Amino acid sequence: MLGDSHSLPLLREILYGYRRFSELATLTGAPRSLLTSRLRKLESAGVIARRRYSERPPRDEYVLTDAGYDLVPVLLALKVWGERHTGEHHQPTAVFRHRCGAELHPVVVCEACGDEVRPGEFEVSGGTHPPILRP
Amino acid sequence: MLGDSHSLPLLREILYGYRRFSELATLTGAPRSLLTSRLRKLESAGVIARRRYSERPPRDEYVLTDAGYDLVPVLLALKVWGERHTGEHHQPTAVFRHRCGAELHPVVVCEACGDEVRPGEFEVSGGTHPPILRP
DNA sequence: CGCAGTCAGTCCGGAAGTTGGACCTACAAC
DNA sequence: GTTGTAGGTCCAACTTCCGGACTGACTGCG
Repeated sequence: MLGDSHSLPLLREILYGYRRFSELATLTGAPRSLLTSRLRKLESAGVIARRRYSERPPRDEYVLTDAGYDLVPVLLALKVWGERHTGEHHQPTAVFRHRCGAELHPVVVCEACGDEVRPGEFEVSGGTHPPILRP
Repeated sequence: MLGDSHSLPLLREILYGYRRFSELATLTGAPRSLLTSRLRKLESAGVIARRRYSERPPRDEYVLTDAGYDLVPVLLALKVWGERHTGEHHQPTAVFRHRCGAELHPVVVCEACGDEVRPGEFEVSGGTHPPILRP
């Protein structure tokens, strides 16, 4: 779902609160035809919803569903990675503010012990790997 | 970097510990030619490294770099999402065990207050959005 | 030695996905 | 009635992807 070109940037912009077709077109740089098909695909995947906000003229907007909001940890983790590992500090990045009042710096922790999950501090086992089937 | 087809599954398998070309080929299902170019791309992005483990015959293996391990939170967050939101419980998924002994259930928390970051409990501001430039 | 098998690829032609520009419908403003 | 905006669709070029065949450098077996 996220492995398609433009899907990740598209979701990011929607998370940032942009919800209009033409905003998303210019922000992502995706051709409008592709944007249409990505929006439809994400909609049928259940992560965004299309809402008609004007009947006449007919106007639609796109917002995250609850399942879409659940992708926030993924996007935040990716944001953290990007800021740490790419020299391209893409302009003033968005600032996330948590309800606690502080600027939101997301950290991935182990639920059991509460410690941050760092490289090498965990083991992967099992990992039976389904062959990937594409329809 | 992750928006290319097969990149995410590929990184997952490498995280699971598979490091040989032909393993990765069958696990991801990607054609070998594509796999080659993805591995090269990820290598030049600095998330994986190619190591020669045999001179004769020449054999290479692929492992995560430190920057690659820093992607673990992203992959873990995605794993959590997938398990919660897709009916396809893809066979026995891999089990991650944290050094604390418990099975690793990753949670994204706010660094300041330590609370889990949930939908609607934060605000995005700023979000100046560079137009995406593709070379 | 000769033959089979494995590993890490490359090569190639057809299929699929992407791109940007033109075009369309439905309005609103002047 | 002309211009502008929003949300698209259509299409022909272009790029990527696919899967199967092929290669080179070995190892193992009898």
